[in-house]
Amino acid sequence: MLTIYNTMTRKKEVFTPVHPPFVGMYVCGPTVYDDPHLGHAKSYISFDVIYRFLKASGFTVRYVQNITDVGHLLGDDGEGEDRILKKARVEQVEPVEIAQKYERHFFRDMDRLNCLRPDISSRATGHILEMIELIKKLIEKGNAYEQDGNVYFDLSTFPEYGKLSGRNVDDLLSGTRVKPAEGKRHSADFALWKRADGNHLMRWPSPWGTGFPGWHLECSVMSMKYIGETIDIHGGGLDNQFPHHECEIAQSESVTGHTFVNYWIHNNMVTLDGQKMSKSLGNHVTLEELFSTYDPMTVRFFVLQGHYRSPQDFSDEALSSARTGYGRLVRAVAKLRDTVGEPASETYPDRWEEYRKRFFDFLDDDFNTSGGITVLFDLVRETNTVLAGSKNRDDLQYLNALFHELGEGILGLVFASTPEASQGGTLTADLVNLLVRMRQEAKAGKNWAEADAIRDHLKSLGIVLEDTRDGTSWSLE
RNA sequence: GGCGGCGUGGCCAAGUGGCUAAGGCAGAGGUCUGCAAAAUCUCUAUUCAGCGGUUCGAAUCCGCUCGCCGCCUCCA
Repeated sequence: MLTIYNTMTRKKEVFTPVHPPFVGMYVCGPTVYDDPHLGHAKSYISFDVIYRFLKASGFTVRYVQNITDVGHLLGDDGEGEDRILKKARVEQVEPVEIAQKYERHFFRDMDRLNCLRPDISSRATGHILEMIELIKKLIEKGNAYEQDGNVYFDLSTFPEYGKLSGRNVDDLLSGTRVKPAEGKRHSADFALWKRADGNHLMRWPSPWGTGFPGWHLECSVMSMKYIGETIDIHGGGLDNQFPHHECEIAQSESVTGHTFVNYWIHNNMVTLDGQKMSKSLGNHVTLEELFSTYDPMTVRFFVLQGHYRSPQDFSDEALSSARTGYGRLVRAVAKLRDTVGEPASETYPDRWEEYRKRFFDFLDDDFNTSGGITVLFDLVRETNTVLAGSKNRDDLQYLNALFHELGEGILGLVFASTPEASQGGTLTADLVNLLVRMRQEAKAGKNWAEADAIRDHLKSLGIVLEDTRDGTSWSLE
């Protein structure tokens, strides 16, 4: 039975969707104004496994993720600038070019991390009409007010504001040492619609004049449009808990009159060498940069060795030990597949079913991927033992199927490499095989110096030879 | 200042009331091997930041202290 830690109640709860077996899951997506970084990796890998595991548990899941291509201001005083606009000005291009460029980069990097694409990736700019409709309803209901072409949500109409993040709306309302920005009744009131001044490039007509939507509207609108008024799971980074998700709750529940989200899931943050990663500290690392040193699967494995709700520190030491550990996993599966080929069925005799059950028990407990990985390593040991001993074909096929179902299917790791990739093309393969044969002759003649020299030379080229009872095998490092 | 979280072996990291505190990396030793590599076996925390308390029993619950981190402005 799946239990999920619900940020709203601060407890693990048994997961029950509104309309089983259907599950609606909405996850806050990226603002596409810059390259994806380490934080995106942790967040979207975490939710990818949640998505995969829900499906593996028999649910029919609709996974919706937004692409924020408008609407995030830098300042709070109404004078702030949209990040995308700022970037567009710097790069001297249309805002939509910025959004689309970084959206492509986002998907490119997520694909490398083997994150499944959401069922719906919806862009904020494609839902301006729905946002305007929502604002109209909020005004009708008295939850929002217009002021000079701006529309604000009136926080005093939603006393529950703060229930997700443990904040008190009275404190927020009374914290008025800061003078409310132009036309706001309370400084904590947040914008639903902003007037577009002269040079603002992204603008749409509305009943309140030309403008653009506020920060938090898109998630309310798109989750309700594609999932429903009460969605099962809403996810995002912990940093979105306040104010973003509080505002979503206020808007949505004020309009519908019932619970917006049943299970709130927040992933914790990432640090780099123990420090917050930020551009101003100069320690900002994009995924593209990270992938030049660490394979995307190493990164994915590393992230899954931790828990989504724990903070995670990216350091060279941690990443490279993850690489070594993951290598052991990959080698075992590669040897397995050299022997048995494609995975068989996914029903297992008791001996192997036990591993599957243990894996599911771990993931059922608030997606304990770290525990799941220990099961994989137990299977590695079994695999190597069987390969070195009985070579029982049935067992090998069950092991192969388990790696496929649990490791690849649910954790989203990639074990298989094509022969071309692992052997660097046929010419390379032919040449190496030639050298291996020459070395065999040297070994047969007990010419150890020659044999070792060939091995050492190949090693320096990144080709590793291993002598086994069945002959010599080789692989690229 | 307000809100929230974390502190487990050399490093990373599960475990959140009760069998001998998972697993990965690193390290030591053994087996295998012409030697290596790989694999495998054994060993490496009487102890879970510290101090009190609750309990028959706590790493796990409560309080305090120390240290670290996040959010409170856009951020996954």
